[in-house]
Amino acid sequence: MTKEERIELANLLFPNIKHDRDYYEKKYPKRDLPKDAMVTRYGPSPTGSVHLGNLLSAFADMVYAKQSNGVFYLRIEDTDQKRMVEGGIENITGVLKDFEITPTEGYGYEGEYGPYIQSERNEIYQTYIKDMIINDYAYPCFMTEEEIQAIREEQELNKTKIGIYGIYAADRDLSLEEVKKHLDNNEEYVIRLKSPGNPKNTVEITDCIKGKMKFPEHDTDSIILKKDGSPVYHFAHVIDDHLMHTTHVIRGDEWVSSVPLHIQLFELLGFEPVKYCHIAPITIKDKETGNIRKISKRKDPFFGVKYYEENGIPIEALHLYLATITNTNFEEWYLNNPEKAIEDFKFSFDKQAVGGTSFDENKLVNLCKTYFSRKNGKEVYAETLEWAKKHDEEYAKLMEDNKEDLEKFFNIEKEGPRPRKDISKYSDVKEEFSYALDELFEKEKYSKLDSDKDYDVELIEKYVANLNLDQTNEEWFEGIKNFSIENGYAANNKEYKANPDKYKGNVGDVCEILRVIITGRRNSPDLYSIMQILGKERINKRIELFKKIYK
RNA sequence: GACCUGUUGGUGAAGUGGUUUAACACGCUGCCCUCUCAAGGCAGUAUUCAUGGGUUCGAAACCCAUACAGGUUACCA
Repeated sequence: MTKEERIELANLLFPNIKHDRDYYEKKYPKRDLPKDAMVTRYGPSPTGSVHLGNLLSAFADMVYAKQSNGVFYLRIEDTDQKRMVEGGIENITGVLKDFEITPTEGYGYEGEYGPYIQSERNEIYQTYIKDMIINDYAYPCFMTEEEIQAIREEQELNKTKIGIYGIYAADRDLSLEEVKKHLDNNEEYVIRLKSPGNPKNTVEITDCIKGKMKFPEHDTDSIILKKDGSPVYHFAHVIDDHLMHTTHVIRGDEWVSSVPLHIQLFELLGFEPVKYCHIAPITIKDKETGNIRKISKRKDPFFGVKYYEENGIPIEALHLYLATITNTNFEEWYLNNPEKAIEDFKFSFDKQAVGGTSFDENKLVNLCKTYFSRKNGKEVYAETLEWAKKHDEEYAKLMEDNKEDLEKFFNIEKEGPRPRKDISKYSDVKEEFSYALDELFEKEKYSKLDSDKDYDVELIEKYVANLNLDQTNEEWFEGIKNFSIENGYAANNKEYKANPDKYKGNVGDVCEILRVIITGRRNSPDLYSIMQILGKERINKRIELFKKIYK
């Protein structure tokens, strides 16, 4: 076809496209940003629920944009209308909000580079396609699905590369007359790339995370515009990221093998290519097969994003975990800089794992514990209350009625250099501190007690009668030691072990009886702190309760 | 089949040719501290970096093969 014929063809195919490339290039000018600012984007497709992997890439997008004073925008990639899920878009924006991964621009946010939803951008895509046809970089293809299927089978048989390229690209050099004939027959068609590549040439790509990679040049006449007039991912990616001036495309590494196509499109369209950062998928070692596999929503509950909200895993703790996956040196930094926030850490692509990152539940739990250990009683109270309001109204009510007490309980052993590290999620708090609220404690009726020992209540009654709650911890312990000795218990374990027949037990045993009666369990945070908060009256009430149940 | 990528303890990993007898963290085990638990302290947990060759005075690091794993090869993203 001559250029004139191609122009005629382009107008025939896209009679409604009024603008040209220049119009859009001017409409979306270069962003006015500092020199090294990164422009990143999260481009989910509303085809299902959001999972941890999605969150991870969005988190990385956010973090890199933020620390370079750049832009992180949200773009909905809904070119496949068939796979759309109802409520999919709301789900995406909702999850981002819930997990505090906040775009600075994009769908549902402000921005000058929209529309940020691909289904509203067909006119733009088609403008560029039209231009490609004129430049002989694209052509309409009328092959039927059956024909393509047959080619595929033949290629599989011959063990050659699969796809429409070279001799298989039947419609590549159709004359204008032939195209018109197909069109007159009302045949459906797609637009394919007229790939100029030669697989004998290699292209070298430098990925920000994976480093240098070599590929044979892309030579397949890939479909770029589907028969319904919407673009295929690859094409939309190139157009959008150019027009929206993305600098770094951070995405899952299932895309690396498409990079040769993408850079070919960038070249053909005369765009400056983006930098690619392909992140490894989150994997897990399958317990049954022992193989490493991609994490799955069905098999791994923690992969679904709901898990975190329902179980009360703090958002910041999840951010912490995502940060440890994003940069392998983050964890050590965080441990060594207890007073710093995630924002203070300098993320870098070369500290990003190249291979698959395995999900480590233990590590998440530990991170959560560390997170809680760094929160004081007031903070734990406020955050837990907020969670409980959504997931356990009854507890929320109780919490509100006992604010001061709870803040004190949550603060026990929190202020020293080695803060308590026992809670890993909001949903733990209610059970862990059930002794803090009379209502819960009385309902519990010592059911948590995993011991069938006989506890000497009279001894405790005697002890509590003279209990002084205005002492220091050390004074208190001296006191209970003396009390123990007076009542036939050893002052410490060593003495007891030396002469087990001489004593009924040691101070530890006396404390255990006290602890059991007061908290309903054999393990608890510092006993004296608990007693001080409860006060004598409530302690006595608990002694009565214990007697009622066990006598 | 073809093309990419990866493979370091139970786990996440550091490591880019020479104080690496492999950092750090999680987990696990033991001991210590201690009124219990948590925390903390100490010690143990890979004589070896998937396997086999090669390059080198010297390799976990560089090269080649093999094995295994993951990804792509859609009018899905």
